[in-house]
Order: sequence, then structure tokens, then C-alpha cells
Amino acid sequence: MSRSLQPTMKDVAREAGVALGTVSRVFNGFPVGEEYRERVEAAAEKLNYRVNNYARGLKTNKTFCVGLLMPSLRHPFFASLIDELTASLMRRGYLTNVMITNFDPDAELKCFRLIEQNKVDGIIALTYRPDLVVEADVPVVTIDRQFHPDIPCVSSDNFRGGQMAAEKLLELGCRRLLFLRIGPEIQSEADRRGPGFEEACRRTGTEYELLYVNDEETEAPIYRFLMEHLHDSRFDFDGIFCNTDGLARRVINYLERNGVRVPDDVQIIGYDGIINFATGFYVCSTIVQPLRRMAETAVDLLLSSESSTHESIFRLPVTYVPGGTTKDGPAAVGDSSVYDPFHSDFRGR
Amino acid sequence: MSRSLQPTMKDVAREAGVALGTVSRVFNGFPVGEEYRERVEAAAEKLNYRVNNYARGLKTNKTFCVGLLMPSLRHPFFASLIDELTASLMRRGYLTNVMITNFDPDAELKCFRLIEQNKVDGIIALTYRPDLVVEADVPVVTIDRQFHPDIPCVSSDNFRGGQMAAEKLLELGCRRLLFLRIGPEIQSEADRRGPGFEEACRRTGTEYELLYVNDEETEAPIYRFLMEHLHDSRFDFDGIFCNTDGLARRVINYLERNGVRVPDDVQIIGYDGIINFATGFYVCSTIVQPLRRMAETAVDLLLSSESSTHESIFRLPVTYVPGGTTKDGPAAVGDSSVYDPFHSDFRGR
DNA sequence: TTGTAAGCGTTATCAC
DNA sequence: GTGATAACGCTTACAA
Repeated sequence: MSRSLQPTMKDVAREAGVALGTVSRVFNGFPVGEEYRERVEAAAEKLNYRVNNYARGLKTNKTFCVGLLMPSLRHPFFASLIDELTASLMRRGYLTNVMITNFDPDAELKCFRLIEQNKVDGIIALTYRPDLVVEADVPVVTIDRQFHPDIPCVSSDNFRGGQMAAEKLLELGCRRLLFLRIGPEIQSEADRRGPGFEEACRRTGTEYELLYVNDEETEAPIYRFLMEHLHDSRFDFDGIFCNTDGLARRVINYLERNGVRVPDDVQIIGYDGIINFATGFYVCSTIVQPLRRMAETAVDLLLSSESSTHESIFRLPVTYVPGGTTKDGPAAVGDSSVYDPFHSDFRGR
Repeated sequence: MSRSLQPTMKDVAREAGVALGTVSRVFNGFPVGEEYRERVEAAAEKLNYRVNNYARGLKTNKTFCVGLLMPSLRHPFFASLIDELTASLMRRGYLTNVMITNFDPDAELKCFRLIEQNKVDGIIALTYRPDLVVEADVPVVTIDRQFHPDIPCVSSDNFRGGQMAAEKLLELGCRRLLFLRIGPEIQSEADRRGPGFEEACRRTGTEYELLYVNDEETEAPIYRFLMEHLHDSRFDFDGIFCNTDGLARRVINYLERNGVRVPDDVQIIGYDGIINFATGFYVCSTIVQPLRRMAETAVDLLLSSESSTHESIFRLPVTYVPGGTTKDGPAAVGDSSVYDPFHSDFRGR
């Protein structure tokens, strides 16, 4: 009589009138006499038995659980990334321990501690602390940050994305380009967007300017810059590449409120591929990150874990899509693009 | 010599020169001689030891892990809800197994199976399958669906929210009100928004109309209705309550493209409290759900689990906030409200 | 107080 | 092929 509510292998063995080992063999796909197998399966079914992965893990050192460390869930980029990662893991029978750190280094440490207690088979992390990731004693894969050559890192091809943005703006007739960048100071793969953009400008002999703001608190310098280059509703640049879609949207708002028309006067491209929750359309013309592939790659690397000799950084190809803030593709209608209500793909909310 | 990389209690005991039980007692806060305690702590520190929660759980029947079953992560409402829930659980030392079902009943079943294997101390679920939730043999708390009187359910006060929307529209001068509802057919707490709205209209003797669309695929009937009530850019109603912010945004887009001005001609209120990812402002005037409190309540109920005699449904108070689509508060600037770039609260992206 | 040993649910190694 | 039985890392009587 196990006092717990959940039936155990022992219960199944007793019910089926076989030995414990036999039950185990059935559930692990080892050869078992046909008649025995049936008795075991019937008993298990009857008792509604499920093998306990953690008890099993005690022996096998596998919990079929991976930890996911992410800075935010409120931002659509991270939310979508987490969505793809949990889905990818689920497909392989893994559960995901999701931990949100809100960009707080102390929280990141706490999460690592917690995760070391509840054993996981690996960790996928987008953190701001190189130390944690390197010291961890389980396999780790990072997103967007290459902390150590031994720790595989997955990201989009940020450099190429920057190039594409510049090339596309040129192709659409822009002559004076501007790159706007806001974000934390930490060294990240995402910082290759600017250099990619610059390379394309140089290569094509295009006039351009770059503005980097290293700040997590305020992007006021950005708007000061915009203001200075604004003369009677005329803007000094006719093409802007912003390092994120979020920044792109805010810049668009600012310009439009100052009489500059997007995309007629200025064309703008963002980065990420954020989609408007209500309409299902991209919030601006953008370089979209291949989230699905990034997730699959990260999970592959984590679980195969023959991670030694391989290259350690994987930059996956991005794509450009028009989103109403450039002169190609759909016409602009603010944040909502060319929303057609009769063919919308909303989701019950 | 444990062949695993991770140190075990045995290793700590050997290193400290004490018995196994002593180490255990130290880590469980039981009285231990000062000198012993110090030796154990030093040894643990030196070996970087962490207690294995799952091995511990084998004895104690607690894993400090709860399962979270949610239909989506791409929608900001669910993302925010999950964010609050994981945060609340984390504060109490619990890890969260997040599972996303994409509104798929089969996936919901699979997730339940998986979660039964990796034992959890409880489940918080927003599902479309009453059966799963009722049969589960761990504590369950549901969000927005009351499937069974024994299973606690947490939601916002939807009825009151509906009343508030109607009352606010009246207060702002509306005379002909309209309620628009889109969503799945399943019986849910969210369906009390309409009745609340209706009650307020009746009580105040206001002219009103209700349109319920039970469909998860298309909201075309909504737009057909709008079209029929649209005459030369004049709309038959001057106040609309939509059952979600998403629907509100789409309705606004539709009306504006047909020459109706919001909020000048028609004032619109949504439900949920969705915030624009780029600007940090509400996407429309709305009834906001108390996500933080809902999460805390759900976690409380799940973990205290003295859930028997108590009432089983918890409807938490909502609040109204202006968001530019009504004539109160900030002026409307499309989806972006009165965004002030120099005081923005963006988050690095 | 501290040490010892049984047992949690499972796997894996033995003899049979 | 099947049934005992020792481990896995930990908690918890019970004995010392």
C-alpha cells in the first residue's frame, strides 16, 4: 500500500502479478514475453500509471527538462522566441522551466541557483552575465551572446541584416542614410547590425551617418538628434535603419508628429520582425529574425551536446519584409498596415 | 567516487568528515552543533554543492515545480499573465514548467501526459478541456474557466467590467451603445462582460444593441454589421464596448478607414489592458485586468491547497483607464497615444 | 546532538 | 526471459 495517491511501478507489478523489473522493462522497450507485456500494460492502464521521470532520472541522470533563462516576457520578440523554444523542446518530449529575469543580474544568479537544485538536462540562456553561463555544470547554449568559444551561441545574421537594410533603402531610392541604435552596453551579436549597415554604405559610396546610444534608461539622445536634423518638417535623411522595430515605431511616431511623412519623405526599416497583436501584420518594414530556425538550432545543439569540436557560433539567415514604412509592398496605414478585416487571422481575443 | 560531475551529499559528508544525516540536517535547518555546521557549510561551499530537489522530492513528495498550461505566448495578454505567474511562483521558490497548447485540445492532452511524468506540485491551467482538469490527480487552479465547483477558478470581475464600460461611455456623453463580442463558444468567465454591459444599459434606460459572434476563425460578421450601420461616414452608435482590446483596435481601424473619427464621432472601450510594446501606452481605452493580483491569487490557492471548504471562484476587481479612444484622458494619436519620447519607458529593444 | 539504516520510484546487474 | 537486489541522492525514524 503506497500511501501516495499516485500509483507506482510496485503497484503495477503487484496488480499484474509480475516482478518489478519486468514492469520496468516494458516501459523501457526491452524484450518481454508477450503475455507478460499484456498483463503489465493492462495493469498500468487500469491504475492510470505514469512513470516518474525524476525517480528515473536519479538512475539515468536525465530529467527531460531544460531550463530557459530569458530577460522578458512582455516584449513580443522574447515572447515569440520563448514560444518557439518551448515548442521545439516539447516536440522532443522535453519540458521547459521558464525563468524571467527582467534584465536583472541578481535575478539571473538566483535563477541559476534554483535551476541547479531542480536538475535540468541543459540550459538555454539569453543573459547579461558571462560568468554564470561559463561556470554552469550542465550544457549551455546562449542566444545572441558569444561568451566563450566552448559555449555554442545562436543568433540571426545581424551583419547581413544590416547590409540588407541599407541595400533595400538604396534600392528604394534613398540617398542619405541614417542608422539609429539604442540598447545596453553589453557586447552582443546584435551589435553587428550597425557595422553591416556601414559596410554596405561604404561599398556603395552612399552618404550615411550612425548614432549609437549606449543606455538602457533613456533614448532622449536619439530624439535630440532627430530634432537637430529637422527643419520645417524637412528631415536631413531620407532613409533610416533602426536597430529594433520598437525604436523604429517610436522614431516614426516622433517624425510624423513633426510633420514628416513616412514613407513618403523618409523610409524606415527596423529589425526583429515584430507583428501587431491585433492585426497580425508587421509593425514596420523590417529585417525578420528566423525564430523558428534559431530555436530548432539551439535545441539541437543543446541536446546533441557533442558540442566540442564544432564551430561555436551559428548566425542564421534573415529576411527583409516590407511593412508599410518603405515605399515597396503594402501601403502604410500607421501601425496597422493594410489590414483587411475580412481576411484577418486574429486569435479569439 | 560518484562518477557524476555533480557533487552529492555523500561527497559533502566525506569532505566534512561527518555523517550523511548531519549534512541533510544542515540543509534542512535542523539543529546541528555549531562546529559541525561550519564544517558542512565549508565543505558544501568548496564542492559547490546544491541539494537535488528531485531526489529530495522522492521522499517528501514535493518538487517545487508547478505546471502552467496556456493557450498562447504570442498574445500580449497571455504573455503578461504568464509573466506574472512565473514571477509569483519564483518569489516562493517554485520553478514553472510552461506549456503552450496553441488552443489545440490534443496538445492540451499531450501536455497533461507529459506533466504527469515530470511530477509537479500543482497545475495552473487555462484550457478548453474540462475533462483534463477534473481528472488530474494534483491540485489544479484554472484561469477564466470554472469547470467544477471543487476546482478553484481565478478571473477578473468580468461582469463589473462590462458595467463599468457602459457607465463610462454614458458619462462621456454617449447615447446609443453597442457591444461587440468575438471568441470561441466555450463557456468562460469572460462571457460575463456582455451581461454586465447589458445590465448597466437597462438600469440606466439606455438604448443599446449586442452582437455576439461565436467563431474562432473569422470575425467577418462584425464588419458586416458595422458596414450596415454606416451611412456616409456616419455611424449609428456613438459608443462601443468590445470584449477585447484586440477587437477594439480592429474595429477602430475599420471605422477610421471609413471616415469615422475616434473618439470624436464614436468612443470605444476594450477589455484586457493591452499595452503597446513600443510606446508603453495602452492601445485603447480599456478595462484592465488585475494580472498581478490574479497571479498571486492563483498561486496562493494552488500552494495552500486547503481548497476544500472555500468558495471556488475568485473574481478580482478591474479598473478603467482612458487610452485615447474615449474623450477623457490623453488625446488620441492612433495606436500610439500621447507618446512622449523624452519620458518613454522602453526596454532596450 | 550525531550516526546508522531503511525507504522514496526507478534502473540495471545479477543469478536463475 | 524473469525475478531478486543493489544502487541513484536524499529524508527520517531510531539507536547511540
